[in-house]
Amino acid sequence: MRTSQYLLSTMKETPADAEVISHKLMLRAGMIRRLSSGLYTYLPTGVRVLRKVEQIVREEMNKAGAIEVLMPMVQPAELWQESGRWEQMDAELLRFVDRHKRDFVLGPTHEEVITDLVRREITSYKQLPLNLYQIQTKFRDERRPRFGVMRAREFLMKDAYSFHLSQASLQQTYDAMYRAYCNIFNRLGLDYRPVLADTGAIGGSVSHEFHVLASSGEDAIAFSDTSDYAANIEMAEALAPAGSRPAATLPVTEIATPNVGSVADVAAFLNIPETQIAKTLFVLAAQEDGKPTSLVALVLRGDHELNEIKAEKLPEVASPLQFASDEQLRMLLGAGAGSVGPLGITIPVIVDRSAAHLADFVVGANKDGYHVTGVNWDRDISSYRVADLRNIVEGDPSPCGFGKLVIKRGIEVGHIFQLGEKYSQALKAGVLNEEGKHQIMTMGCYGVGVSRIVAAAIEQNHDEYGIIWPDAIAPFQVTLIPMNMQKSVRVAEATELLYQQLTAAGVDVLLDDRKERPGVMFADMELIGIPHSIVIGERNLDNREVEYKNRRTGEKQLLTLDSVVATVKGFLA
RNA sequence: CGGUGAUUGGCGCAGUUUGGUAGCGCACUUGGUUUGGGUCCAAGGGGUCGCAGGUUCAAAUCCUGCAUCACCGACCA
Repeated sequence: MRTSQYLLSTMKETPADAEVISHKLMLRAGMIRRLSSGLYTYLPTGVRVLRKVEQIVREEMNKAGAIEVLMPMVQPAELWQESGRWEQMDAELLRFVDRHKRDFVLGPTHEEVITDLVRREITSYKQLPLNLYQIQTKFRDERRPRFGVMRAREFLMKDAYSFHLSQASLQQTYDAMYRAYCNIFNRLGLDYRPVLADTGAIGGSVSHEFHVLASSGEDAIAFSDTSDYAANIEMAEALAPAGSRPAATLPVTEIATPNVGSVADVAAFLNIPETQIAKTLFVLAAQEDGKPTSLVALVLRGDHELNEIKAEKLPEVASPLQFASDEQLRMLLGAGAGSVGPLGITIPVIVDRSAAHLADFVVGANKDGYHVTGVNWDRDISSYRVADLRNIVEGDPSPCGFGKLVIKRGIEVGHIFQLGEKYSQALKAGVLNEEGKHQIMTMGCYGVGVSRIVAAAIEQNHDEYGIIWPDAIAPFQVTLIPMNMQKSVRVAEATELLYQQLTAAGVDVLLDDRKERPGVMFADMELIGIPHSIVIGERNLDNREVEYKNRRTGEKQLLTLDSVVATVKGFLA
């Protein structure tokens, strides 16, 4: 490709509404333009990268035995009503009506469509297992699109769905997808981690997320510093502290703590560390039929944070988690938040493992403006149970038993699930099994955010001059930058020759044949992030040489004209 | 959806407080100059100041309503 025949569309200045680096650089490098909130047009450079990512994903999916299909983006409401998600999903599901007054949705995902397809096409156990995928545009009407294509409303995704008659078969495909995803991210040249994930509202038992590590990532991931354990921070188990609980030494004492409410205030007022305080959070209890709403007390060490997902999973706690109102607290305890505690209450008390390890600790007195010191489990509070309630913090022991946890940030670019029968049951997707009996299939689903990978790759690979593409997904592999080719016949001839040779050798090459100053060309090619560049100038042509420069390392070396193609091919191998 | 803020040429911005008929840098066009890191000179083109209504002799500027966009929060199979 020659720049004179191409649409570069680079910008010197960054549009004011871009926040994260990948968004800024994608705009400046001429990869995308915003059409409307969360909707982006891909310019030629953006399309090239997107297609390269897509192709790697496609090849690895095919290699893993998945088969490509393509489903409509517009889906009839009936299927969503059948699965129950027509009611479950709110405004995120974009609905509209066609000319015949029939309801449709813009597909945010394709479980319904694929399950409908499979229930029509697949009738026998002999046709299973089956793993179908597509690479398709999705639409989710995000409340707040942001970060460019990272959280856009319309985005490109690879989604795969597998169908089985046994858990063993599902597990086999799940494992194959896990390996395929590792292959994909290895080939993309990204620093990534598979992490244990929450299965969320979709249900199922097993789930892994694939995260590209980047400081700007939206998700926190916990890693062991010695083993390969990695989990979403919401999933990581907080172990009980080692050793046994210290013995009680102090008597229970009530002290006035006027206008002192938060853990930090209490610690400062009493001149004790936050770790000697137990904070008590009151949340709504799981509702039993016909009974009035009641509360559950959750006790945490003062410096720890409640993990709402863990709390929601407790049978005693209402899901979704809801904190008690001030009126409810006053009615039950006679005090407001800030002075409440687990002493002398009759509702269930659930204590985090770390809080359960405290002795001689401080709690609210259930009396406005008072706290109680010298409190001890069993001696002063006998009815309670212990559970894992808190978010892990850096330095906690790893749940795998090896090493300590460190926390890093990541961008979720892949997610694999064992779905179970949620959709196949709802849509009655079954086959005849070996015994000739009708059996509902079990499903897995496997997603890769193709457009998000493009942004994530930039978040992880950039410098002050622009993007630094990994070879595998660079819009062009090599750029030719001629010095003054408009005037110098020698330069023009050498450049043309290299362009022909590289193109013939199958290299993706961009020749900058614009009538621009060298600085402009260097700056643009660095901004776009082409990994390898060749500068052709009078200076080195005297020795029949050109200069090679590596975008990532900045390393330069002189190459003879005859050796350019072989050397470049060597770099790309 | 709640809070905050923005909207002036393709991009980045000034001008709004104190109303007087729109400006700067970049980009673009033409000619010249320069050619290993965003040259320099000259001449140009391009804006109903987000939309609608109001106040006024006069509105980018003041008032009212609306729209769009962004940021923070909540949300995120």
